Amino acid sequence: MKGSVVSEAATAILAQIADGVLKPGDRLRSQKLADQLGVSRFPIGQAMRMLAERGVVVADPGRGFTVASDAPRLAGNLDKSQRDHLLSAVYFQVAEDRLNGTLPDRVSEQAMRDRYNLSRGQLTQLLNRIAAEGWAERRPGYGWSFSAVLTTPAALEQSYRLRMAIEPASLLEPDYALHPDVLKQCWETEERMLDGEIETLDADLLYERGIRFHEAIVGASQNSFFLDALKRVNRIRRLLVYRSLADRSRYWTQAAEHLEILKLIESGDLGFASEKLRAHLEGVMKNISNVRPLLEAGTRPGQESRTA
Amino acid sequence: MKGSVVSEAATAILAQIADGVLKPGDRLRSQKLADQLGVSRFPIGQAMRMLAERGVVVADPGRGFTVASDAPRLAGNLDKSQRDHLLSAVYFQVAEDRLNGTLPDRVSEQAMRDRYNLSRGQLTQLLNRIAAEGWAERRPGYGWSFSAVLTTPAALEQSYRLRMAIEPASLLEPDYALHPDVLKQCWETEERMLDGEIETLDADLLYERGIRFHEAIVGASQNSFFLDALKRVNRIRRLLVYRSLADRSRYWTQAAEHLEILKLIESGDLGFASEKLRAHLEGVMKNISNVRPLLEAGTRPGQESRTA
DNA sequence: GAATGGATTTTGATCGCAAAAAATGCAATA
DNA sequence: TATTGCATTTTTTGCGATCAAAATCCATTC
Repeated sequence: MKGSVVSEAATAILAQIADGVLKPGDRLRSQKLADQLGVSRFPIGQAMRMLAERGVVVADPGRGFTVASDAPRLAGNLDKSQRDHLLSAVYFQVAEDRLNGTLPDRVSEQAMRDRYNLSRGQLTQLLNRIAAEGWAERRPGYGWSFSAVLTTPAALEQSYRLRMAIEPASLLEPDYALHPDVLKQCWETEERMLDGEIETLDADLLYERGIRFHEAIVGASQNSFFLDALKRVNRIRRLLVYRSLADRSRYWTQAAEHLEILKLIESGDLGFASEKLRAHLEGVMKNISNVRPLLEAGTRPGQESRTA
Repeated sequence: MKGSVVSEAATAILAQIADGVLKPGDRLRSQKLADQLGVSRFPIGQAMRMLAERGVVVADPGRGFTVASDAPRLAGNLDKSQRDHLLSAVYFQVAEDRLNGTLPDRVSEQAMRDRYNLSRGQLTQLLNRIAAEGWAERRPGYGWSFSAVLTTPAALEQSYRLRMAIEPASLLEPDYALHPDVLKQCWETEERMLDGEIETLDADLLYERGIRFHEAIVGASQNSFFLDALKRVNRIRRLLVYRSLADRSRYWTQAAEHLEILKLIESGDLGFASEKLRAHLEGVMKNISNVRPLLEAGTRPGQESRTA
């Protein structure tokens, strides 16, 4: 893994190929791509050279790079291999250990470093992230203490109640405006889900899709405080939900409801959309609550966690 | 300034003396104080020695320290001098510079270090804090970019609308329970305000009081997501409001409404309390909106900011 | 016997240098 | 003339050594 921007650029290019934005034979303009990603041309060039090695693009000395003929086939596979931000793995491990009760409430940095084999820099990054998400904080003096958020059984329901407070309200913001392109994209995603992706997609990706929908809806409120609050709760929620991800059946109802809400927004009936959204969230929450007793009954799935 | 725990301990002791919890002649048990603050006895001892030099406590070799006879008089003065967390000053300066438009949207870390004379560690601390609050983020590649939150004229109103979504909802949480002691303390604070503190108190402290009330109310929901979201928005709001702090008259109405809400909570009528709280927030927001045109008209108070 | 005062150990912060990564400028080229 | 390819410059990060601060332990004292 070279620099992070280089690999991000590579993933972005692959994504464009996979989505059909870039077709075989197209020339890759480094300046254009650089502008899109908000970086300079240099890492773009490196990324293209990297992709050339893997045969996704072909170098054409003096004229840059062009998309290879069998790129679309290759793009799909390579895309996934990029997803191992090594620090992220430790992050989920820590969350898991907290949920398990393996990791004590109070711990020194030294102990964390020994436990997870981290360098000082990595540890501070990790702890800063966790602190920013609100489930750990520095103690006066030494060490850190974890909050009870992750270990409280009711936490997941609580997160839904916050969402029920903010999401429907965001639709009633005075400047609410969902961009047609975004609406269209959301719509297509949901249709693809109903078209079969619900059964085939990776559980993580399925969760990601749900998040995206709700954040797109709230983002259109033009009020960044709403979006921030939602994003924040979602980050923590991700640590809580995965046990119930196995149940895919609920996604069918969900996708249908999502489409209904989009339709209402498109028609401009935001008040009704807001009510629907609230009902939708309430339904999902009830669904979760029903599963909860099972989850708490000690039938922990063990260690075949997401980090495996 | 010694270690931060030492000075914090000193401030805590001074506060206890000022509040009358500790009276002249009382012995200071180091273990007890250490437990209260969640630290070891060592920094407590250092703090006491520090206070002994200033004559607030007297050393009694072999038997520790006792509170000096004229301690209450001294405590009030010394308490204030502690309030210059140097990093905090820079933080407000940065916010001010953003509001002014002095600080560009895009800036490198190097430039920040030069501009504010910070060490590497200090700068990362500062930027992490700002990033956590959501008004700046790393750019891909180098440097940071500030979001428009602080410079958007409507931001303050937007923050109120988020509060209107979450605060009233928090009162309707199933496990809502405001501890009688907290209620009593809130009540007394508001009465003291009406008793004259509105006119005499420092503007910062006045703002702090308002925050405390609302966070106490929401905190009683037993749902940390609600409290987190509120705290977060309040931290940013602090950067936005101070221009309108000058107008003290609105605090009279506010305090009265606060008392009314407390009364409703005490009587157990949470539904009504929730409605009152919503109305209260709406009133405050309207009040702010009326002042806004004045603030935007270019009558900036200049640089006699809070960091002075 | 409980609490203190100080010595020892552990923990975390700071500083400087070296290396990596990205941005920028410039000549070459289709 | 727009675009690429490469060299140079700037910015940031990583790591090790050094230093300060806080926790812990133990002898001492009232």
